[in-house]
Amino acid sequence: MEQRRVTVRDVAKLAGVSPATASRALSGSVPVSAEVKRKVFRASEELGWSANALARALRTQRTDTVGIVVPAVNNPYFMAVVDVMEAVLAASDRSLMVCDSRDSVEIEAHRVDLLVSRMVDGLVVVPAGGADSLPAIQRAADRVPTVLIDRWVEGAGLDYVGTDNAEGMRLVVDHLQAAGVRSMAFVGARTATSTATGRLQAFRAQAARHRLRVVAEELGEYSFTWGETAARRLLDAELPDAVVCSADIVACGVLNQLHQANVAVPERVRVVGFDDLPLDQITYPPLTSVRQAMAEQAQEALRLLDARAEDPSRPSSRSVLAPSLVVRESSPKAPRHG
Amino acid sequence: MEQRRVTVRDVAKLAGVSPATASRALSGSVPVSAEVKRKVFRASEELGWSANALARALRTQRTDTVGIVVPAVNNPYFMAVVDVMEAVLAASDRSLMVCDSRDSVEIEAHRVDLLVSRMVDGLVVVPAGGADSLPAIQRAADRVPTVLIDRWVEGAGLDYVGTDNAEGMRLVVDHLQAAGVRSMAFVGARTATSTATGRLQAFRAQAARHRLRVVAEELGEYSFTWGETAARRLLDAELPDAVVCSADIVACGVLNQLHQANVAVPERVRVVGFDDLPLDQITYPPLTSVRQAMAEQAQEALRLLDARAEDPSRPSSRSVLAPSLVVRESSPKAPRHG
DNA sequence: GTCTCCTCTGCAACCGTTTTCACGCGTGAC
DNA sequence: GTCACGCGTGAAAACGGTTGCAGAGGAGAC
Repeated sequence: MEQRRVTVRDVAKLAGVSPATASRALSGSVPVSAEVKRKVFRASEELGWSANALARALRTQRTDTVGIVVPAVNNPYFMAVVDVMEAVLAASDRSLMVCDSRDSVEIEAHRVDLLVSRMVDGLVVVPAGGADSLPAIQRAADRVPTVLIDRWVEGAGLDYVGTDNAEGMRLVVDHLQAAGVRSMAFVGARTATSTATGRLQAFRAQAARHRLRVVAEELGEYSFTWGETAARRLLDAELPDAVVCSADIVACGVLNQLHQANVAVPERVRVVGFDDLPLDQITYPPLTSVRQAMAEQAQEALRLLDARAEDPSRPSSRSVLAPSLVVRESSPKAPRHG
Repeated sequence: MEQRRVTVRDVAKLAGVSPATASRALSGSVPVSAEVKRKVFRASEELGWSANALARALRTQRTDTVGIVVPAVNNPYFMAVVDVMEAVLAASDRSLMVCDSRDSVEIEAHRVDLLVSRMVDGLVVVPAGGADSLPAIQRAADRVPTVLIDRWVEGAGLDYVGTDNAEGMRLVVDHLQAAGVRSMAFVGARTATSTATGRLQAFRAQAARHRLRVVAEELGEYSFTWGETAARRLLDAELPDAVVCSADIVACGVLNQLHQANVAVPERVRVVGFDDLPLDQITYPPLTSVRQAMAEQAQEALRLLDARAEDPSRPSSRSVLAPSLVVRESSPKAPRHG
């Protein structure tokens, strides 16, 4: 280990040309004679040269890398976001630098700064907080193309791509209503994220539209445990025909608690989640959920980054993609008393 | 957006000193007069300067970053590895660059090269393949400190840190035997990874030691679906007292299939997994599993990287950490016919 | 034969830091 | 008064690539 790195100068010397020519031959950006190209490649091969990405980036001012900051990589949902983003970038030979803000606005700010100082070509952020996430992100945004994903933050003139939560909730409630549900409970999170509030409000609107009774709105946090707790509360008070959850992880807790209380799902209560995690297929019973168009979101995020790189002064845009409902056994199509 | 980046020269000019002095004041590496330090900081503040990490790294030859390559970030187990590695690095103010090899040796090689060209200070790899993963990794290893984690590869003179699979399997079988189990089946993966083969062999050894009957060894892949398939096969043939799974995700499939076939777990069959994913607490019933010392592994991996950076010629070392058994309802302590 | 044009090559500067080296200056020892 | 020393500072080189510019040389037009 620890031999001196071999540089383009070494290659050039061995090939008997100038570093400039060697560089041109290797990158292929500018035509060089066949003879020279052959010699340079041979030399490069022989020495085992490979370009130093940092030096190159410093000179060219591009890293072919975008950065992403998510509140928690170990959250299956954000993990999916990262995964699909990576796949989309790989298609255009770019790579992804992943950072975790651990749900803290301060750490988030550090991570954003870090990525900017690393000269990423673009930045994708799922903001950990609401307005308090903004300063750091906006500061980054006037150095590098930046797009918010999943969570919207009020007042930012930032590009955004996310899911139409209202439409998702409409699909859920339409589905439940068609299945003969008369009363519902909502189990969600108290957090101030746009997704949490958006889903709650859409739920209320749809319940009202269909004149369905809402027996409870349980607001806590996005966790399995909270789902369990909320389910216990519902059991103690009044059990509705259906429980609508604002996230799958919460729905899992609800399912589990109902199961333990010997409440039949879906016969007695229907349960619906949101996000359509891989997890949903392995719950018992498998969970009906709202699927977001993940790949399309990633694609769109990248498109927005590239568009802004092209024209930094273009107006900010907000892309909202339609989700779809994935019906599984926890809330089948068939009417309740059918 | 897109103002010219502010450099240390700009700061220096504004503060009325040379770039060298500005750099020294800002980094604090070398004493400067209080007066100068004040002026430089004021100037830096005013201009909103922040160091370009690439330029710095190019000069100092350190990035304060380690790279990690895993076969699939969307696999909860590897995700946990990444997560804990990030946490450990953060403690010493370093960061992690994550790459996904998508279970392909070719992509893995690319990712490894990429990280090396980015001048990471260290490299952590969960090899996607067996011996065929080796060339790229070994090439990397003589440029930068490298450690394999989780999966061992024969013949590499590489540092390694992982879990004692034999000990884990001993815990499992001892536990089952103590609970009165007489016959077992093994559901695992056919892959040539050290973890897969290690667990299978340990299973056989432990079964022999306790003179327990092995009704079947079902080898497929690490997936939920495979767990379901294997369980169906067991149901069609002979159902043992316990099913030992080589990974939790497989155990989930088994549980699900047994549930659907109305086989009582743990009363009729006990099920045990391996890895102790967060997932295990939300299965029904919650899954008994072998917990690996993740945090300690990450810590140890980092220690090995640092040690090798210190002394590149030190002999390679192999750290194997003891796992522990987490007993849950899918396989309780109480004897079977108690 | 001269002029123009075109292709390929080399020199040197550049990206933004850090660091080596040398120097100026003040202090204290002798 | 000289010398050694320590401290803070600046000029310039370095990290490892790419690229603007200019020049060399050959081909083709007249």
